[in-house]
Amino acid sequence: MARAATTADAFNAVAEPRRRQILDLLAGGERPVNDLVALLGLAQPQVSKHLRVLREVGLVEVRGDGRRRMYRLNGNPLKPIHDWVKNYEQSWSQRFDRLDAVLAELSEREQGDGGSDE
Amino acid sequence: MARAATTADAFNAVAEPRRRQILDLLAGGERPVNDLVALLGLAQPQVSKHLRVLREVGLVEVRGDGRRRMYRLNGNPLKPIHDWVKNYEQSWSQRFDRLDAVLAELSEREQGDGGSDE
DNA sequence: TTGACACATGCCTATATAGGAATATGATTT
DNA sequence: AAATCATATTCCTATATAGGCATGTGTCAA
Repeated sequence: MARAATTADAFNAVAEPRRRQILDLLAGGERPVNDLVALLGLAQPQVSKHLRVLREVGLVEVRGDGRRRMYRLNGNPLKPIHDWVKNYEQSWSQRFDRLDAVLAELSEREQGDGGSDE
Repeated sequence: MARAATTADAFNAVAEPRRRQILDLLAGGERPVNDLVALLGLAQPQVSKHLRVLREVGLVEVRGDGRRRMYRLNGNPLKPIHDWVKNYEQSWSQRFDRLDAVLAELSEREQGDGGSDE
């Protein structure tokens, strides 16, 4: 098999940096495609293609406005990503990988006397 | 161009569900490959390949233990993902996407009166 | 040193990209 | 109706997968 489709889920969709950029821009509010083209410095077709992917996973919604199409962020599909990754937050916010060592040291000191700082 | 390599960054590496599973298992502590093979129900070569990808982006570290290789989680490369996605948390924890619509409706009613339904 | 065990790597294939260029669709203005 | 603007879609190509399978490499035991 090949890799899962970019439209398989939000994980795959936002693996592409340009698509994250697009979402970041849309976080500031609704925008027409041309705005994004200018801000990203990409060719218009590529932007439309990225928007299609984002739309297929539900990360953006469209609204017609005259000849323009206004794109709007919908962050909900990002929730699974947040839910998954937040369980690893301790891995970097604290040195839990050091915790074992620290605990071992502590219990050793308790045996004799105690002094713990860090 | 094709898609970015799975080893390009953590975003691409964890887009694959099996690799997230592996990390979830390693979150419980160091494990040899065969453990993962049994727990995942995958063929051993595939597990080794996934581990290689995870290792190349720094999400796991290896340690030789006799004939076994003990794999250990390193969550640090996940931080960029967390940092990025947490900015969107409001998108689902509150219905900010509806707020504009509600506000617009309110100001319309204030102007005169209005019956707007969709 | 031969064998067994644990793991990594190589080879093969179908598949889905991302980008570039050209063109199609749709709405608006004149 | 024709021209124009805004956006979407199609065609093209190189590339990197993920999985299945076979085989290589390293370590320990007898």
